[in-house]
Amino acid sequence: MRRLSGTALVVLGLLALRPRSGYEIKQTIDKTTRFFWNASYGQIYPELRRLAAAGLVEGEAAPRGGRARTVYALTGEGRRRLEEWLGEPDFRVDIRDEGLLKLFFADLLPGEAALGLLRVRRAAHERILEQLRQIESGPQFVGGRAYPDVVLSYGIGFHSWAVGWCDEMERRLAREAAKAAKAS
Amino acid sequence: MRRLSGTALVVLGLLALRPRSGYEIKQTIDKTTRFFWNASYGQIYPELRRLAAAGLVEGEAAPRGGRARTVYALTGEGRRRLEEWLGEPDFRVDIRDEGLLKLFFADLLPGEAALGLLRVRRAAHERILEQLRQIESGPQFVGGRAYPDVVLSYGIGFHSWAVGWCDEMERRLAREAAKAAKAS
DNA sequence: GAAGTCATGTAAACGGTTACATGATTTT
DNA sequence: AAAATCATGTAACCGTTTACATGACTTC
Repeated sequence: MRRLSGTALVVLGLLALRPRSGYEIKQTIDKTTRFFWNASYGQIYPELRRLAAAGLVEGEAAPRGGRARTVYALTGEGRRRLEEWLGEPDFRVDIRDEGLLKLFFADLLPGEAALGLLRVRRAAHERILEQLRQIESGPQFVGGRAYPDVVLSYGIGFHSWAVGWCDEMERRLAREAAKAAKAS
Repeated sequence: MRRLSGTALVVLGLLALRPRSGYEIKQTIDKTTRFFWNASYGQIYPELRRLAAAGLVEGEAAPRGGRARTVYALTGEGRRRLEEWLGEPDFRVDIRDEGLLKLFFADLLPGEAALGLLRVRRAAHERILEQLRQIESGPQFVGGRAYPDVVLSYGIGFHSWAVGWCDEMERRLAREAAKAAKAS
């Protein structure tokens, strides 16, 4: 039994909440999981086929007018596999952050440029924070479920912390730059 | 001029600090950038060849005894390309966190199991935090450079925050579970 | 003499992004 | 009539991980 791909996991998870078409799955991802788990059409449609071939989901033709449409639903086996994955309490922190890589090498840059990196970084966190706060104050985005809000609170907490960190670093580096200028 | 791959960027950055063999590059990554930017031998060696072919690095045979060894150094063009990338103040937050995905769907799990996810998550952050603190208290890991320490402080700050968040969530969920049990 | 580390690499499989393509329906 | 959105997909490309392979030198 092969391990399910990342895309398979979001797809199964969203279908467990209710049946959807590939298009609707993508819409939902764009509104919810994209902040920590994205997926593109180029993955979703082939994945739905694979999952259907493996018997974890079932597609049913559900055209709207003359427009073709296939709605997928979890099978019993699909639910079993999803719950199996959910139940495994493995967890690996796997961060890939190009901004941090840049910052790591920022000594190679003239003094003010590194400050620019931090400002751009802070702005990016602020932008996401705004989006998350809008979701927070909007209608419950996944009705009757508690954990999406837990994850949302993580997002808000993390990006708030990150904004604060950038802020503090900017101030510290500006202070040190001023001191260095005075000493010279 | 094609965009440099992630692996190319770490490789160029580390070679800018000083010339190294592919093996030494990997050693350094394992001690430093792996916490936010990893790379495997399977990428590093082919990448060094590509970079050499493109004229961004130069390899020189530097055998140790009968053991073959190639030490690579940045060329002028390599340094130019590295600085070009460092100077671009673009920044995209691109998070992929399987743990959060699990948590997002945790309503499908029996009550105590979700708490388990949080505990495992906290433990993972604590483990990394320990490693980072050891690096912090150890000898300056990249001599004479300020920004590696900035990035280290980010790591310590982030994982500390994450441990705190897990802690708080665990308490909140336990409280709610107790209340629910009482009410039934 | 065995185990560990230095050193370099290849091949296969996998996963994901991007761009492209098509056509119907709905809204302005 | 045009633009936006619904809906589905394919193909090419890129990058990463993992497993495998080899051999020399060093340390116990």
